[in-house]
Amino acid sequence: MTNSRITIKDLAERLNLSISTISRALNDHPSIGKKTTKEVKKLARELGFTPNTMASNLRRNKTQSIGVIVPRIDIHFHSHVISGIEETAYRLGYNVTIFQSRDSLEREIAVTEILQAKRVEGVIACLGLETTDSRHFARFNEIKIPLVFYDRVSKDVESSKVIIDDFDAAFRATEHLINTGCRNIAHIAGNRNTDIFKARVKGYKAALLKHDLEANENLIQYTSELSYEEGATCAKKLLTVTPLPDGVFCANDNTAISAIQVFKKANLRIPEDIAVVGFSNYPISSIMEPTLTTIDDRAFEMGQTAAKLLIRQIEDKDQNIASETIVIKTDLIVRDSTNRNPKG
Amino acid sequence: MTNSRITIKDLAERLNLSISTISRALNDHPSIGKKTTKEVKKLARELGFTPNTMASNLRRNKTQSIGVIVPRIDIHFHSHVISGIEETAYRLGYNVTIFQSRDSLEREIAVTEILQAKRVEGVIACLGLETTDSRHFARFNEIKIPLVFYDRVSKDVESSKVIIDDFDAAFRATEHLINTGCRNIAHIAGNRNTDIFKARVKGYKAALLKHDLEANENLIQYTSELSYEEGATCAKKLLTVTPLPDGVFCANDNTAISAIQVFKKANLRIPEDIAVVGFSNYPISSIMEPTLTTIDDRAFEMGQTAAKLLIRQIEDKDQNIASETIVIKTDLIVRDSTNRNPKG
DNA sequence: ATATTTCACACAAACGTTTGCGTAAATATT
DNA sequence: AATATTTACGCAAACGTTTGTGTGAAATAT
Repeated sequence: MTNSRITIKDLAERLNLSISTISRALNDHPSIGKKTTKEVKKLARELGFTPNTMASNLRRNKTQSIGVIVPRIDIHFHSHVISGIEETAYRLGYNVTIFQSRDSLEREIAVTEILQAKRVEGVIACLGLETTDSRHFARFNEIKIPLVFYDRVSKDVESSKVIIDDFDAAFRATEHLINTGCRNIAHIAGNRNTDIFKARVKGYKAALLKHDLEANENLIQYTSELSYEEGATCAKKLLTVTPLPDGVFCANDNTAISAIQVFKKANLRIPEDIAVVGFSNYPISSIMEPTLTTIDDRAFEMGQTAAKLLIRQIEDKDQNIASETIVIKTDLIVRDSTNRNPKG
Repeated sequence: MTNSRITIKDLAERLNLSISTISRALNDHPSIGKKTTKEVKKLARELGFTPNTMASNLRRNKTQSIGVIVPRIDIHFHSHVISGIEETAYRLGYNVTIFQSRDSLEREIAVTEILQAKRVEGVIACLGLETTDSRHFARFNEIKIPLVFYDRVSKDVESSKVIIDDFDAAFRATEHLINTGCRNIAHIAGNRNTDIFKARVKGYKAALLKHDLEANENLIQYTSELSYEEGATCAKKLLTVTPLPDGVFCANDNTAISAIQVFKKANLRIPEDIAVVGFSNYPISSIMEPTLTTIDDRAFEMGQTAAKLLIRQIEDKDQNIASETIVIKTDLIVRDSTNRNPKG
């Protein structure tokens, strides 16, 4: 029986009140009588009135929405971050509009324009792989829209950041291998130009250093994108070095998995002959055989943190937005792939 | 040098033109002179003008945005569907605002209200597990907002749907087992109350029937949510039936994986002693050992299809929206877990 | 040369809210 | 009883666009 578009004007006419009174009543403004307020709300309910958010937004210059730019939604890590973002945004009364750059710089740029036009109140982003120059994000600073990056962050533009301590995580992963008795530890590394992967290499080296182990360069295998296939290639190369490594720290789970498979095919026992630790804690890591020791990257929590930080900045807008960098602690999840000599 | 808010009014003053001319120029309206149009656009660019979408939306009564409700974003299937939705929505000039119900009915209802207030132009949804009565979606019909469900669809409210043919997929999976030589085929099934899982059971039985194999009820193991753990339990039970099954069709990959692990521990060879096929084509299925034969659920394509369908309905709004159901064809991906007797 | 059409732009209303200010009536204060 | 205060509401402007209609001048046709 109800119909498409009913406005506060309609309510006003029905009740012989002014539209301003209706508006205030709906928003529980104290200057409107209790009785009137009740009546207005009652009629609104009966008529199935829902406020036109567009009009309200325009008037208040608010959208109650934040924009998110990710490389791809369907990547395990990002989908979990987004989930965390949506969860806390919803709680705090914001909704999230989502875009994927699909690792295209052009599209990433286009999306920043759209977000500006859309008047989102804040932006959360993770840079795409193509993006080396991220100055297109500067527009948000110019129009004072809070901006927080996660994971792959920008160094060209002032912004808040939520990251994990890749150095620390790699350090602990490597040290765990050492504690479990490994003395000749290899590393399958990510792209040499990417900060987070550089940090992981450093953490790996630092752990070796601390325990007086030599950081032999030919034990480090670099990949371009840490793919499953690259992992296998690296693992095969590692099989040719002498002495054979007795432990491998991989910069992600994909390469760890394929390395393990290569090692198994070469009749090496995991973890007795070679212990392996991965990075990210993909679902598969707790299911494969052997189960994989890995670093949990706290994706969901990262999303929550980013959203909380962003919204705080949105609502503190009067005071200057001070950029903030939050480092999330990671967990080392110890499983069978390193379970050989419980020492630490 | 540029600053926060510059409007077409500002442009008008600078150029001694009326705001209507500016508006039309920016939108390439033919009644504005070529030269003027150029000038307007030039100044707009220089001043870093971006149109206020809120105002435009209000005036045109358009939001160019669609709402998406999913149980959880971080589930592999849904993240891929969302990716497909975003991809085609972006292409067609819409953006997507996303909500997760987290399988809570209460929250699902709340979100439908928000979406109505937000004036999204269409809604794509997948019902949460708690949702048995989905009449809260009827509001979209009342206000003539196109609605399309995917996967878990509503039968309480008129709407378009995009689904996969679960019956057919299950039929083909089972028939594949038969073709590969299995004669005593078990099924690990999903929740008995869920349509899509009921359809899979039917497909399984139909395939047996077609090949004159008996559909023995104790070869069907029902689970409540197809979890990894439940899969193991079911597999162990299957080990106790005589004669031992020589093939298992599982209603998802999780249970297939844990079943395989149980079988391996029982010193059964996959696929020689028992062949296994899963459902969904999770990433792990191509990595595990043996690699898993499974049904690809076409999640990304499902998202694309849903978005295309929805947007078509949005833009066809004048004619009555005829509800439409699209069935997406699935693929059977044959891998090692059934590679034993290539016959068909 | 005049009449007609086309061109290029301006006016103003409208979209549905929110909100500062104003003002009667009701109540409280002397 | 007169004044001051509070209560409860209305008026009208504003948010930044889009768009139907109006209008002079230039271009074309007669």
